[in-house]
Amino acid sequence: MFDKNVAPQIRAGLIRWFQKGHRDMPWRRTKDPYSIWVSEIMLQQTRVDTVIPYFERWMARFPTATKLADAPLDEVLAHWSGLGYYARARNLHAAAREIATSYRGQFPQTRDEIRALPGIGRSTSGAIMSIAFEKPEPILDGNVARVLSRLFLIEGAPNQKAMQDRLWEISSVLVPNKLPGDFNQSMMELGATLCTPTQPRCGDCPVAKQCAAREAGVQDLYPAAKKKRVVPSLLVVTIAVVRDRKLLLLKRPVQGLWGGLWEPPTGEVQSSEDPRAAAARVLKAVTGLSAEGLKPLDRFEHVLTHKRMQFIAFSAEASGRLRRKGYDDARWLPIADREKTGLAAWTTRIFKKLSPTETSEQS
DNA sequence: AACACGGGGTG
DNA sequence: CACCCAGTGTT
Repeated sequence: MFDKNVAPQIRAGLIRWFQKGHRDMPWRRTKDPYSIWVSEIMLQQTRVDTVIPYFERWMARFPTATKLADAPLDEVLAHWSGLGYYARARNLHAAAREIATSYRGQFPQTRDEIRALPGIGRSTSGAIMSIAFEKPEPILDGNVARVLSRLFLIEGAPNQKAMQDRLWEISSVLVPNKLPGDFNQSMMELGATLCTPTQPRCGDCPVAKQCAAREAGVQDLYPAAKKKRVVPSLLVVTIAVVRDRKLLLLKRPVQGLWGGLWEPPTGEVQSSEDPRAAAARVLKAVTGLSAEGLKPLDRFEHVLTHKRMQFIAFSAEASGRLRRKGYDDARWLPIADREKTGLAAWTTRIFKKLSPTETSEQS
């Protein structure tokens, strides 16, 4: 359904529309490849409004790849805390160290070199190449997939390979030699502001005349819905042990969920196990400590893409010698210092629950 | 090709 | 509650 004859009008219409006025974002004020890179990684599966304050804090602390490379990973993770997909931060840090050592701190310029950096895939390399270096490299993200599937009436769900292949091909053909960065950003901007998943504003769209879905009146039916999977539900206990205003934290293994982040002793409740008994068992198993005076502290649900976790939090005293198991490290962190280390969002919630000065979050 | 990987905003 | 967001890496 791809008609190459409309390509010139689509390019011109989108670029003109983008240049006439687009949303202001901190990373759109620069062509610095490092800044573009950081923004693109933060924006993976994450909305613009969420990213902006993280980006500002990040650039203030890590203004160059070399500064990032010189920082300890735990501080990097601290600046990422709450953003999710923490492998992004670990890869950013690893890639910065590669840039510092292999490229003398200068961001690499070729597609193959950029693509080889950890955490940079096909789309992010295309974004960096086109936006920072004005190279005609294609991109494909959720917004672009939706825009292209409608413009050219592409059948299939965006998470299926055949569909991806078709969309990449179209994106490659469309991206122009002149102003490829503006063009790629215009597709993302259109998807984010007008060509939205529901109720697209075709009346304001600069390429409505070229849109096959609009022509057929089926813009609401494209792209096809993804196949949904069942999300397993888990019951989890976590134990807050506090001494002298310090909380006992354990460091998760670097691979896997919340890799490299710190959390209170935590473990899954076994089937038909009493949560309080589970808390005592888990604490003993991962720290070697014996729980005393277990008290309910909090209950909440934490939903991930692939899991639904019911948390039951306890506070407790603990006795015995600390011997961690299943974690990479252990430490007592002053409750006031929670912003200095990498924590998952739910662990931040525990801290706030324990902190008498921050009572904003109560249930 | 399917899955792991966070967290939050929106209708 | 369902959907989805400027995706990548692993299996």
